[in-house]
Amino acid sequence: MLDLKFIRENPELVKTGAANKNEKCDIDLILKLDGERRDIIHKVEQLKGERNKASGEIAKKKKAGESADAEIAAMRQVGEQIAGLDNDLREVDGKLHEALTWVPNLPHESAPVGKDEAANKVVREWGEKPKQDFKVLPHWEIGEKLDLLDLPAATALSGNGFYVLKGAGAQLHRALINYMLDMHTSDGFQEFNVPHIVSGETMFGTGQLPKLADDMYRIESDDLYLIPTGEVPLTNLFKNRILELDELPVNIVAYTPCFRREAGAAGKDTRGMLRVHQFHKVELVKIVRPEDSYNELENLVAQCEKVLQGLELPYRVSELATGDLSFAAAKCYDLELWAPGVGSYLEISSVSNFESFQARRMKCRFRNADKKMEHPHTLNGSGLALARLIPAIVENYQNADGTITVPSVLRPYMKGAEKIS
RNA sequence: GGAGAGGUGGCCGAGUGGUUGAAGGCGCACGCCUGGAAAGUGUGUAUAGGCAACCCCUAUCCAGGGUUCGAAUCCCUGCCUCUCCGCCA
Repeated sequence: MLDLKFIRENPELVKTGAANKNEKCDIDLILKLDGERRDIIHKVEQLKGERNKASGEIAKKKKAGESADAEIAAMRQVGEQIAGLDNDLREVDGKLHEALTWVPNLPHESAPVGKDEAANKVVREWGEKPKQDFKVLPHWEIGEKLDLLDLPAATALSGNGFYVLKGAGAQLHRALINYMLDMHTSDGFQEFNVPHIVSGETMFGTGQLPKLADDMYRIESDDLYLIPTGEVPLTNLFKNRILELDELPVNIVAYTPCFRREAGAAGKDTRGMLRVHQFHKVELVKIVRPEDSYNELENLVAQCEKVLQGLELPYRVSELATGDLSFAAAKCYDLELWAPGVGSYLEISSVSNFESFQARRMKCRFRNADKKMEHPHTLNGSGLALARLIPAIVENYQNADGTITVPSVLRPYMKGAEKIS
C-alpha cells in the first residue's frame, strides 16, 4: 500500500507509475474521498471535543448533587450529530481504503519503462550451454524413459497441471531442497517451517489480495487460502510487529509448496512440469532498513545465483520492465535457466524489492535510530523453484546414452549416485 | 467436538458507568548521588489521525456492533488464548 499522504502530495507521480505498470486505479477518486474524509473528521472531532468537555461538567454537577438535565439534553443532540457523522466517516473510510488497496506499488526509477516482458533487460549471463551433439529430449520424455516422472498418474489423481515424481526423480527433488536449504542457512538465513494455508488478512499483507484472488485456491468452508508462494507466510511472520533496530536485517528461508490456479494461462508452457498447479520452492525473505534495500536486493540476487552456480547451470539475469512488474514490486530481477530440451529459457526465480509497500499493508514497523516508527523494506527471492529446476537439470545434464549425470553438489544428497539411468 | 476461564500500555498487573491514555510494579532513557559502580533518588517513557505545527484537538484497554449525555467498565456477535474431557498424526 502507498502512503495516503504521499498520494495526496504526488498524484501525478502515482498515476504515471501505475500506468507504467499497466495497473488501473482511481487516484482522483482517492483524492476526492480523502478530502471528504478530512472534512468529516474536522467536524466530528470538534463535536467530540465539545461532548468530552460537557461530560466532565455533567459529572461534576452530579457529584455536587445538582441537576444536569439541560446539559444532558443538549448533549443528546450533539450525540446524534456525532453518530451521523461517524456513520458518514465509516462509509467514506471504507471506500477510501478499498480504493487504496488497488493502488500498486510504484516502480523504482531504475526499472526500465516498458509495457511488457519484451522490454525486460538482460543484465548478465552466466555459464555456458552444455555441448550436447545429440537430440536432447525434453524433460517429459527423458523423465518418462528413466521412470522419474509420471504425468498420467498425476492427471489421474488431480487432473491437468500436476506431476508425480518417482524413484530417482523424487530423490533428486529432495536432494535439491536439502542442498538449497543447507546453502542458505550456512549463509546466515534462518530456516522456518510455516503454514501453507493462511488467512485473507495474511494474503492482503503481501499484496496477493485483493488483486490476485482468482489466481489462488481458496478453501471456502474455512475462508482460508492455499499459499501461492512461501513469500506469503514468511513475510507475514512480521505482520503487526514492531521491530527494534538491532533486529534488522531479517534473513529467513523456508521450503514450501506453492499452489496456483493459473486461471487464464491455458496453453502457455503447459507441457511437462513447466506450468503446474502445485510446485515446491525454497523461498528467501529479507526485511531490512530502507536505506539498505537496494543493496540488499543485489545481495539477494547473488544468493539465488549462487544456487545455480553451484549446480553449474547456465542462466541469465534480467531486469523486469515496469509493465512486467508484479503489483507489489518496485524492482525485480528474473533468473532464467536455459533448458536445451524445451529449447527455451525457464523463469526459475524472481527477486524483488517491495520497499515499504508490504510493510505498510501488514503494519510492520521498526524503531529507527531516532526512535521514530518507520516501515522497513521487504524483499524476497525464490531460491529456487523445483518444478523448473528439475527439467533444467535433466535436460542440461542429459548424456548421449540417455542417462543423466547427477550434478556433483547433489551427490552427497543422492547416496553418492553419479548418474541416473 | 463438549464444558469452563480469560483477552488492559514493551512486560506484569489494578480498575464494573463520569478529568482513566489508563493506578502500582518491572523494564527502558536521561539527570542527581558515587572515586567508579550497585543501591537510592528525580524526571520522562504508546500509536494513529486532524492541523503549517514535536502547541492543541480526536481516537485507540482483542475486533465489530449496541445501550447511554458519557463505556476499559453494561449488552450482543466474532476472533484468539488457556484448562478439563473427547478425538487424533
